[in-house]
Amino acid sequence: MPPGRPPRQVDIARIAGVSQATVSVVLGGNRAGVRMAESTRRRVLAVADDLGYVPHPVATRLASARTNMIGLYTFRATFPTEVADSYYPILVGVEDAAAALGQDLVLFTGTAGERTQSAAAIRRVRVADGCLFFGRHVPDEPIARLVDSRFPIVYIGRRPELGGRIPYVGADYVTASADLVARLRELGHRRIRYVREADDAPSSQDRERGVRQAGAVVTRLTGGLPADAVRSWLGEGVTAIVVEETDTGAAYTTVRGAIDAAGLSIPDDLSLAVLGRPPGAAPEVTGFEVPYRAMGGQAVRLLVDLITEQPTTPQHLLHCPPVPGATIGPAPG
Amino acid sequence: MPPGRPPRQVDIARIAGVSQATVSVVLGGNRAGVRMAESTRRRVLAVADDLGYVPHPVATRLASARTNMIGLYTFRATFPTEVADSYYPILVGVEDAAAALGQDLVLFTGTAGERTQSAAAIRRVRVADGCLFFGRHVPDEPIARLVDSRFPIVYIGRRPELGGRIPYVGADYVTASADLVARLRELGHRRIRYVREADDAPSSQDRERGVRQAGAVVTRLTGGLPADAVRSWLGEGVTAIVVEETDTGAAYTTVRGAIDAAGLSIPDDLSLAVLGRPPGAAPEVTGFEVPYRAMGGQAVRLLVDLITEQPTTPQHLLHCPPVPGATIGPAPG
DNA sequence: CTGAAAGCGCTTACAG
DNA sequence: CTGAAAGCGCTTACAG
Repeated sequence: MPPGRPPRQVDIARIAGVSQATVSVVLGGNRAGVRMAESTRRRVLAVADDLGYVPHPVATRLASARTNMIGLYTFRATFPTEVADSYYPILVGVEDAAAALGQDLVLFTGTAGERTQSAAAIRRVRVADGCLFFGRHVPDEPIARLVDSRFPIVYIGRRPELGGRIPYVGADYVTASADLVARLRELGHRRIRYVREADDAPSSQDRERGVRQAGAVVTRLTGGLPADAVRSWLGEGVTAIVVEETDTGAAYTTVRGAIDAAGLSIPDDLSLAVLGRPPGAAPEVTGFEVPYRAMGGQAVRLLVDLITEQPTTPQHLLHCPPVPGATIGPAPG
Repeated sequence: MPPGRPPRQVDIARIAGVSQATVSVVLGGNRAGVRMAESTRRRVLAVADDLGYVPHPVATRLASARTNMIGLYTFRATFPTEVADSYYPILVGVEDAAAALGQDLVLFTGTAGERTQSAAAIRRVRVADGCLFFGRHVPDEPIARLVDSRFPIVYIGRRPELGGRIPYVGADYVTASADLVARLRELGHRRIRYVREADDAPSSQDRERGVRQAGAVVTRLTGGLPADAVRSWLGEGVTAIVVEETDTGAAYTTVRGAIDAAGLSIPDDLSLAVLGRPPGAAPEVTGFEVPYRAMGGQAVRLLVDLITEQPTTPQHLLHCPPVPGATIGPAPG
C-alpha cells in the first residue's frame, strides 16, 4: 500500500471494475431489494479486504447512516471532583454497556458559557447518533431543539420538563425515601425531621415527596444549622433526622456537625439517616444505594433502542437498595 | 422556529439574500484574503444568531476542517478493572486537559477481534482530529497506517516501535528505577535482586534497564515463586528485593507471598521495594509514583500541538516522584 | 443485476 | 467584495 491516504470506495471500484455505488451496496451489507451477482460481491469484498478498507465514519454519518457513536454530555467540565461519587459509576456503567453494544462513547464537555454558547455546545452532540445527558438541571431551549428535531436523547435522572417528553433512566427516590422513613416508624419514631438543601431539582423533589408521604416534617436549609436548632427539635419530640443527599453532601455535613455540636450521640439520643450515600460514606451510615452504574447501563440501552427505533419504554425508575447501617435505632423512651 | 431540522447555511443565505458560500465565509471567521462588506457580515451574523445556527459538525469535518474531538483508544473494553489504577488517573488527566483546550473526547473501545477487525476498529479513530493510544503493546500495522497517513497520534507510555516515529508521553522508569536501587545501596545493600514478570513491554524494559544500571540481578518470573527460592537468595547474600509493577501487580503479590511463606520479616530480614505502586497500595510500600494524570494531560497537549501543527517535541518522559515508604531499611549485618 | 445521479452540509479555490 | 462550482466519502432512490 502506498503510504498516504487510506483506501476509499472509489479505489475498490476502480480495481474491481465496478461503480463506486456498487461498492457501497456490497459493503453496506446488501440493502433490501438490491441483489448482487455473487461473483461481483466476492470480487468487491476481496478487493476491499485486500486494501484494508474501512468506511470513513464521517462520510458515512453525513450520508445519513449511523456512526455507532453515542454521546455523554455533562454540563460542566467533566470529572468535576465534587460529583465524582455519582459521575464515575455512571461513566463505568455507560462505558460497559456502550462497549457491549459496539458503540463508541463521545464525552462532551459543557462550556460554562452564555446562552448561545451553551446552545452551540449542545448542538455538537449531533455528531453522535444519540446522546446521554446528566446534570441536575435542564437547559430547556437547546434540549427542546434536540427533542423537536427527533434527535435521540436520554437523560440520566428523572426529567419532568418539556411536558414529560424527555426520555430518562432515573432512580426511584420516592419509594426509597418513603421506605426509609417507614423503617424509622417501625422502630418507634413518631416525629421525624427531614432536612434538605435549598437547590431544587427532580431528585430533590422526589426525595421530599417520599419522606412527606411517610409523614416526615421538612426543613429547607438556607445557610448553616446551629446546634440549638437540633436541640429544639428534640424538645419538640423529634427522635430521628433524615437528610437529603446531593453531590455536595452539604446537608449531611451540616446536620452531622450540628448534632456533634449539640453533644448528642447517634443513635442513642437521635437516629440519623441519609437519602443516599454521603460522599466517602462509611457503611455504617443508614441510607440507600443509588444504582448509578445500572442507570448508566440502562440509559445506554434505552438510547440505542431509540436510535434503532425499537419499540421501548422511554422512562425508567430504578430501585435503590437500602443500606441498613448503624446510625438508626429504636426511638428513645 | 418550526420544529424539525436545525437551520443550515442555506437557510441563512436565503434569508440574508446572499449565497451559501458567503455565509460559510462569514461564519468561518473571515479566512485570510476574503473580505466582506461590513453590512453583509452583520446581516449574515444577525440572521445566524436569530435562527440559532450552529454548524453541523459532521459536515464541517467532512469538508476537512476540524471537529475539535480527540480520541482515546484503549485496546480492550474500556474501564477494565485490572488496569483501573492506571486508567482512571490517565482518563482524568486527559479529560481535564481536553476540556481546558475545548476538545471533546471520544472513547474508542477496542474490539478483541482478529487482525482485520482490529484494523477496522482502529481506523474509526479518524472521526477525531487525532487520537491518544494507551496499552502495553502496539498493533504495528494499523498504527503504521495512521502514522503514514499523517494522522496525529500520541501514545501514553514510551513507544520505540516504527523506528521511533511514534509520538508519546511516557514515564521515566529508567531513572526512577535506578534511583530506587541506588537508595538501597546507600542503605548498605550490596546484593539486590530484581523480580520481573514474563510479559515484555517498553515499560518493563525501562524498569529492567534502570535496575541493571544500578547493579541489581534480574530474575524473570514464569509461574510461581517458592519460598525456597527466596531463602536461597538470602543464602547468596541478597538483602533486598525489588519487584516490577504492572497493572496486574502479579510480581508484587507473588514475591510478597513467597516472603511471607518463608517466614521472613520486612524490612528487618529483607528490604522490599516496588517499581511503582502496588494496586491498592498502602503508603508504607517503598516505591515510586507513576504520574499517570500528568501523562494524560501532557499527551493531550502534545496531540493538540500536533493537530494544529505547532512546532513541538513529540516525545516526553515524565519524572516519577519517589515514595519513601517503610518496607526498606538498612542492610542486615 | 449494476450504473449514473443527486444529496448529506460544509469549505475552499477560483471567477467575476 | 460576492457568487458559482467542485469536492470531502459516503448512501439512497432511480434508471437501465
